[in-house]
Amino acid sequence: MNLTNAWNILKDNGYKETSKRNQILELFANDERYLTARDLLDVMQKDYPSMSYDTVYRNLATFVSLGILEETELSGERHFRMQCESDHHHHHFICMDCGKIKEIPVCPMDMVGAALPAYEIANHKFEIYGKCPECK
Amino acid sequence: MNLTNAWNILKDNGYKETSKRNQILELFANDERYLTARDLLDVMQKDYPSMSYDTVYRNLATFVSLGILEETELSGERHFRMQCESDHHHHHFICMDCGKIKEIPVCPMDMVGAALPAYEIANHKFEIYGKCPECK
DNA sequence: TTCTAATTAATAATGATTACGATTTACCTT
DNA sequence: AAGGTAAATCGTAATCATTATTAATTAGAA
Repeated sequence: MNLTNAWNILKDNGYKETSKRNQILELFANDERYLTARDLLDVMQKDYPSMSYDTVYRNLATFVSLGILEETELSGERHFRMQCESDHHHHHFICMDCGKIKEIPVCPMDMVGAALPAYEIANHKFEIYGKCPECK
Repeated sequence: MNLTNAWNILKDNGYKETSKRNQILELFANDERYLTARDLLDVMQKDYPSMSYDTVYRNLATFVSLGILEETELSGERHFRMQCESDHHHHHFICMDCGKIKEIPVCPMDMVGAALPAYEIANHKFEIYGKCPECK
């Protein structure tokens, strides 16, 4: 996902182009790590000192609902990052030191679906945590 | 994990036997679902109206650190349940309706470890969410 | 029974997230 | 280009889960 794609999606869904929105998206486009709402606000307030949490959270929710950002829970806090480009379903290794992620091309559901015949599977979560080669 | 096991672990680690602790453990022993701190407090306060959050959270932390309870994050809240009896590593299907869980005997890490040679893997999370046969 | 450290109660503080009325802004229409 | 309108934002307060603090209580040992 890049800036152009993101704006196309936003425009298609009737969202207006604002400088705040654009800067939030730029931050995500230039950072492969997961960021918290506070991370965002801290950076944004350098350019927009009056930026409020409401704006941050509202836009994060919008972006996630449109598939522009993806979200996960790390140590009790919601973290966000740009949705991956990959067209195939995949999961993530997350470095607990630098926060960088690596795509894991396999999905355990391939094996598991058959083991739960009578169950209705809505979604699943698979994440690996540790240290990337650079941080090790 | 049952009450007797739990108390053995607690005693071995020098924790005292209190009626609150016992009732918390009884609640978990009789409920296979994941419970929040608030769930616990609501039930406990029927017998101990003055029960405080401090007591709930402190004991939950103790139980988790001793391996008596296991913990997961569901829709932004910490949830707890009795540690499974199973001696082999496994994961869970969680019913989003009734909260019941089912053990999934396979672990995706078997396949994945080799795909991340230079990475130091600390831990992982794999959970499946949906509806169990009864709730479907 | 008495003593002492562990445990708990009562309450306040913290931190993340959500909510809301007032104001401002993007952008459509004229 | 000016005006209108709904969306977006600000400023701030409320809410919710969780953690911290201090004083009082209690379990278990001496």
